[in-house]
Amino acid sequence: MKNTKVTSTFNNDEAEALISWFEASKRSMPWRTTRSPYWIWLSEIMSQQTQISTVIPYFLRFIDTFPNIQSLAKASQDQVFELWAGLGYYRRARLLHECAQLLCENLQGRFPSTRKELLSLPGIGRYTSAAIASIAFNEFVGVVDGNVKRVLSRVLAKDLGQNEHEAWVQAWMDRSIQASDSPGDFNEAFMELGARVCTPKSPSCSICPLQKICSAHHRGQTNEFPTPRRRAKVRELRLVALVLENNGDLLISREAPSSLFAGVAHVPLVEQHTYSRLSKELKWLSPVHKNEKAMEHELSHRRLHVEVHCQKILETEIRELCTHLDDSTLELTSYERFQRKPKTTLFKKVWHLASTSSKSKTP
DNA sequence: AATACGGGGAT
DNA sequence: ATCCCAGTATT
Repeated sequence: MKNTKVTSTFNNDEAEALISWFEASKRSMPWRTTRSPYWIWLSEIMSQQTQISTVIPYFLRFIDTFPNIQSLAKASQDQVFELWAGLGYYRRARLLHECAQLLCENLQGRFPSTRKELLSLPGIGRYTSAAIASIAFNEFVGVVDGNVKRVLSRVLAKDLGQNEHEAWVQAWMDRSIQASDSPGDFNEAFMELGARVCTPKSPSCSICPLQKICSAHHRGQTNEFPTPRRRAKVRELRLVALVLENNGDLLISREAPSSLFAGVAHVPLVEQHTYSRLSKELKWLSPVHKNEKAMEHELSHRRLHVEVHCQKILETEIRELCTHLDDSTLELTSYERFQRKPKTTLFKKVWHLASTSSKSKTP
């Protein structure tokens, strides 16, 4: 009789057990020393689809450079991208910057305090709005992230991994969070449990504060929940990276095929068929030859085959290239300057390959 | 309801 | 290798 009861929602004892565990064993995170909406917001955006250990160094550099939302709003997009380079999902950085500017122009740099209002801001969706509202503003609204779905799937022995269960999980969390005194702690505790105890593989059920009420554990079925979601198919993309040098300067661009890298500076990247057309239209551009340096780069949804083409180029040729590529973002930057900047991981690999050529003269 | 969008940690 | 991470915006 107690079984069906505990599955419908958390009672005070269960919420208490979870939060006590959390208080005793939570990891230290820079943003856990504050309830500043700015800090919480930044940490949540950076943490989207990104493990906490990866986020921390980026967060510290960011907060050091932009200690408040006004300084972020005033920064150039380039400065923001530089601090984001390497973290991935670069659209997050653009939307973060837009959001900062929007709040500074319209609301004196203040965050709205309700989930509903937060949800309307750029880059802030269902999860992030609930996280900020609960942690920074004490609103009793549950978060639904990958951890919550996994933990709850196991506790209820119910398949909750699919998209259509999102609303159901949200409702369960919104109900259960009422059993807690602190919605922010409740949400963080749930996620922390998923990250540290109720892990995707080999969960540590023996130390789990929810062991007693966990249906999957009782049935010995922790590995059956949640059922894996189907994976995006990985498509191939064949690219040529143009490492073009003029008088010691390097040609860079902010465009890339398939909205890759969301405007972060790169050497020009063009699809192979585009390059073939280009090398016919532009006599000075040599065709890709067999022994061109090549590399591979994996994204979650793409396998990139990249040939790295190094060549010296004249200024008149750069103007031709702009026209034929229809790329108005091309510009020359000194090697010195660019070498030191943070780069996307793909760019680091391209750069390394270009620099270590036996015949190339680029350092 | 699907798909696009990075990069890396963990096993 | 494979899975998946404190998801969001856009088809």
